[in-house]
This record gives sequence, structure tokens and C-alpha cells, in this order.
Amino acid sequence: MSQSPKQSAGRSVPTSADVARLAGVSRATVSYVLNNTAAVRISEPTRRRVREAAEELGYVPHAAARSLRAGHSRMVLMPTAHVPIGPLYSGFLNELQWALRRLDYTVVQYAGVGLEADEAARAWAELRPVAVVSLGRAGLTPSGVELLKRAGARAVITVGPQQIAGTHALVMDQTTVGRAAGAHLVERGCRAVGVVMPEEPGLEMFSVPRLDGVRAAAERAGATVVPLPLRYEEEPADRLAARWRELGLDGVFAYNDEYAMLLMRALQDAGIAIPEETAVVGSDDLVLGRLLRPRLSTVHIDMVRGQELAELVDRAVRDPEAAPERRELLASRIVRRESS
Amino acid sequence: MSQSPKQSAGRSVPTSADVARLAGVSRATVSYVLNNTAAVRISEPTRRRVREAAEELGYVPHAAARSLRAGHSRMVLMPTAHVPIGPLYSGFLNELQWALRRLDYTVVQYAGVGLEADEAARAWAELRPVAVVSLGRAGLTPSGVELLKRAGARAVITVGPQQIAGTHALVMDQTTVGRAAGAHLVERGCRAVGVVMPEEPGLEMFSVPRLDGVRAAAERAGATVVPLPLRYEEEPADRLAARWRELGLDGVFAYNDEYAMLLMRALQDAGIAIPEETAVVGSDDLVLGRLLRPRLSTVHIDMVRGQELAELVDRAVRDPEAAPERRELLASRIVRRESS
DNA sequence: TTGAAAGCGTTACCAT
DNA sequence: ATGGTAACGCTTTCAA
Repeated sequence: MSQSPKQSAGRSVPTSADVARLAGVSRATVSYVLNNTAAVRISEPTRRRVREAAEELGYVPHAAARSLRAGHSRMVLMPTAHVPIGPLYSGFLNELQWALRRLDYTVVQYAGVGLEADEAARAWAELRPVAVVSLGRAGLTPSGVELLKRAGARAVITVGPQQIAGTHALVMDQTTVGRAAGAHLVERGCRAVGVVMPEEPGLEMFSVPRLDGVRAAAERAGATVVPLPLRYEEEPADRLAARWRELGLDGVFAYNDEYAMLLMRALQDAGIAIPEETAVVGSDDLVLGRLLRPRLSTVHIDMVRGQELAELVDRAVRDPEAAPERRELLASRIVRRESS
Repeated sequence: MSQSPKQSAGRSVPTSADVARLAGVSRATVSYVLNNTAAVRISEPTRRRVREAAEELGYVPHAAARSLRAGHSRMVLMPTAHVPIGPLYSGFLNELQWALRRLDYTVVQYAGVGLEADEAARAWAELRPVAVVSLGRAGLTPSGVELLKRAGARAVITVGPQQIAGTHALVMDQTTVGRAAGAHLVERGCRAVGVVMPEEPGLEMFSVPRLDGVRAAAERAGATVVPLPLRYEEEPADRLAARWRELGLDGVFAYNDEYAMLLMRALQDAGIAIPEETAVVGSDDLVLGRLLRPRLSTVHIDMVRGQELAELVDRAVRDPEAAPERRELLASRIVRRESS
């Protein structure tokens, strides 16, 4: 079905051969000049002719052809799980990309939406990345990892709740977040602790381990824990607040500061005194927590710096045989303000 | 799993030739089978042998080689400007990627951090994308666009404040946001309007046009407009609030709902009555605005759906000669609550 | 039904 | 100091 030939958009894409022809030299010479190959010496007049020809044609080398020839690339693939991550994680992500660039890697975020597990791994493998940094549980199985490595990936790094065989892992143990909150609430005298569980999809990765952490801390002290599913909207929060007293909770961990704000407002409107009747703790230490009245107690999370992860990637690429590293990505500590 | 040849120095990546060898057929046959080429009929036993061989070797086709041969790809490049965009835009982005995938495009977010203008365009052009969707003012100049088109890009779409020569444009006219806020404040009787300008880098793209919009609406009515630089932190907000009365402002547009919350808290702590002494208007209609007391008036923004943009991309790719389209991406309307 | 071979744009080796 | 040429992995005529 060629109703219009490839050159329809004017001229066809210039190649190094075109540059060579225009400059009156061979393709090899063009390559030498444009790549500043040190091993060969090209006369200055020739260099200029080549450069001018390239400029005139608007020549840009073809990355695919280059890496095909080279047999490898410096592409780091970051499959993006499409979860609405907060400012904390997107900040980390930016830092990471920036650091990888400085190490001369090409960072490509690949949108593998709608693919399942090994199917996704296949799609990534087709791009022949030198490394894969998988955030969240982006459906990476051991066999997927194996596939990627066979396709030439020198390192697979997972950033998520657990380590996967054959990968380096930056473990984000979200249970520590819940544990910090739970321990604090118990210490403040709470005996019945609610835990807000966002109903928005994609957040289970964070919310479930956080709940587990609260459980671990609270139940050890003999307190009970009640999960509280909640959508991030005003009305569901009001409904929850309306039946608050019958729940009989004297403390609540609200998943993060935003949900804490939502819940606090609803509780206050319902006449629940904070922290006297119910203590509230959020997480992530966002600015908005300090703006609430009473000021919001929260769990502060120290993330590893993107720079560090970038260096791990680089190390792993340079030495693919090295034993998988495993590092804790975050440390949690409670920040007590007025709401607990 | 079965055999692990002792290529310890790095077992090589299996190619279609390896598959062909193992299956006892030619490379052509492998290609036919794995791509389900309709034009050729291959016997069922052969098909099975090929499939099994591919499976056993863990063969995955090489995307670069494929598109090199084909002369084109279905890669849509989205250079990511590293601005901390809010939930509104990241939601739009997700939707867009999802829609493009459904149209069988491979969406690649390329992290072009630290590159300038035409240098960035060159880097993008090396990937030979079929289309480029540039968000924000990711430094795309007319000559950059020309470069991309010469490199085979069939469509360049900008999503940002202004149209660039040779591109389809989804114009996000942020002045309408400011205009809506300004008109509302004036109508409420304000004569001296402050406009919060975030000092965080990368937000000028939104904040400056919004300021212009307020100016246009307010000054036409004879009101004065005062820009108020502000960092998103508690202390600067308190300092601003401390000198609020000398500023003599009776209304303020706070850039967005988050900055509005920050400012409102500082003003309330300083004893300024809202809206009696100063009316406050935010933007983006975030949930948190409804949680404030007084409830926050805001500018609601109707974004175009990602689906629509995806269809525009597809149309543009199919018919690169078509005249550039230009569409308004958003419509703004004031939502009056209690803070104004 | 299958195979041989050309060619996509690069770069590296080996001649000249 | 340059140029010829082969090869990277894949698809696709054309021929058998």
C-alpha cells in the first residue's frame, strides 16, 4: 500500500553516504571525522569539508545502526509503572535520571502499560538495553530477568518491595513506615488503631506493607488494628467520619499526609477532637502537614539519593558477574507534631 | 535451562540465525514463522520446530535491526521536561501514553535533561522516531523541528504555551487561567490583586502566563496587580504574611491550590480575615481546596483527553503533509467557594 | 515450501 | 592520510 513513496516528505533522510558524496570522500572518512576518531589522522581541510557537508544536509547519525554495529548500547531502560507516585518518588526518579545521564547513559522510560509480566519483559528485551531499572513491582519474574539477560542486559535492578532472583535490588521496605507509625501510636497510648487504605488502584504496593508494619508494631503491644478503605474524595471521608465513634478507634495511621488531611478535616467537621479523642499520623512529611491545625504528625522517609542508585547501575554494568547487591532504600522515623 | 554453553566471557545473544540453525531451516523461514507472514505458507511441522527452537534459545528479535531494515519505526518520542508537574498533567500524560499504545505505538520517554535546544533535538533525531510529542517548552526551536523532520519524523506535536513553526500544536493557554481568576476577583470588588509566583524552577512556563492573564483582566478594570515571589515553604510564607497589611492587597491569586493553602495558612496565622480582608483564589481544583476553611475558590481546568491527542498524533503520522493543526488544550472556569 | 542474497546505516580492520 | 570492504541482525524479494 504505497500511495506515497518514502521520500514524500520532501527528501529522504540523509545518511553518512550522502555526506561522503557531497564532501567527496568515503563513508569511512566521514565516520572518522564526525566521531573524532583518535586512531586516524585526517587533514584539516578534509575535516572541514566533511563537517560542512554534514551541516548542510542536516545529517544526524542513526542510533540504531550505530548500536547494531557496535553490538551494544548505553541505553538504560526504565519501565514505568503507571502508579500515581507522590512528590517523594518522582523527585527520586528525576535525580536518578539526571545522575545516569552524567554517567553517559541514555535513559529511556518505556511505557509498558497493559502488558503482562513476561510479555513485558520480551518487549523490553527487544530494545537490547544495557541495563534495566524496574520500579515498583512492574511485573518482573525470574524468568523475565533471565530473558533480559540473554538479550544482553548486563544488569537488572529492581526498586521495590522485594528482591527477585538474579537482580540487584534496592529494597523499599514500606513496612518500616507502618512500623514507625504503629509504634508511635501505641506509645501514645492507643489501643485501637485504624489504618487508611487508599482505594485508588496501584497503591497497594505501598499501602499493604504499611498496614503490615502497623500490625506488627501495634499487635505486639496488644492493640488492635482495623483497615479503613477510603477513596481520596470528600464524601467517602465524611461517611467514614460519621461512623467514627462506633468504630471506637483512638488512633489512626492515614497512609500518607494527603489522606491524613482528608480524614482530619472530616473528623473535625464531625466533632472528633484531635488528638484527644483520636490521634492521627500521616506519612511522607509533606509541606502540607505543617500547615494543618493541629499540625500533623508524620513519618519522615529518608530516600536513597538517585546518585547512589546511578552508581550502582554503573558498577553492575561494568561487572555483570558480580554478586547481586541488596540495599535498603529508605529509613523511616516518626516526626511528632500536634496531631498525636 | 537445559544447556549452558561455556561462553563464560559473555554468552552471546541468540539471533535468528541461531534459531534457524537449531531448527534446521533458513533465516528467512524463521522470519516468516515468527512474524506470521501471510504471503508465505510454511508447513505446520516446520513452524513448530522453529517455534520450539526460538523458545529454547530464548530468542527475542532485535528491534533496532528490524526497524533499520524496515526503514521506519513506530516509536513516539516524548522528551520529558523535568518540571514537577501536578496531578492534573501527570494524569493527562498517563492517559496519552495508554492511548498511543492502543494505537500500536511504542512510547518512549526520553530524559533529555541537561541538554540545550538544538542539541536536544539532535539527540532525539538520532533515535529516528516516527513522531515527537514535546511537552512544555522543552526547548524546541523551528530549526530543531526542521532537523527532526529531516531525520524522518513524520509529525512533531508540541503541547505548550505557543505554537512552533512546522508543528501541530496543542496550545495550553495558561493566560485563560489567570484571566478567569482576575476577572472573578475584580468582580468581587478587589482593587489591588497579588499574584503568587512560585520560585521553584521550571514553573515559569505556567506562572508567567497566568500572571499575564490576571493583569489583562484586572488592569482593564482599573485594579493594580502585584507579583509575589514565594517558595513552597512555611517560613517564606510567614514572612510574606507578616508584611501583608503594608502591601494593601484585597485579593490574591495564588498560582494553584497548593500555594493557596500555604498562603492561606500564613495569612490566617497573621490574623488576616479571608475573604473579608483579602480574597484568595487558587487553581487546578484539587481535592485539598475543598478541605480548607474557608473552602477555597479555584479555577477549574478542563484538559483535553489523552485519547484525543493520541488520535491527533496518529492522524499526523498517517498524513504528514496535512496542514498543522492547532487546538486549545484547556478551558478554564472559576469555581467560587468561600475564600473569595 | 524453502533458501540464497541483497540491503538498511554504521564503524573497524586492512589496504593503499 | 584516505578508501574499500565486511559485518552487525533483520526482512524481503526472487529463484528453486
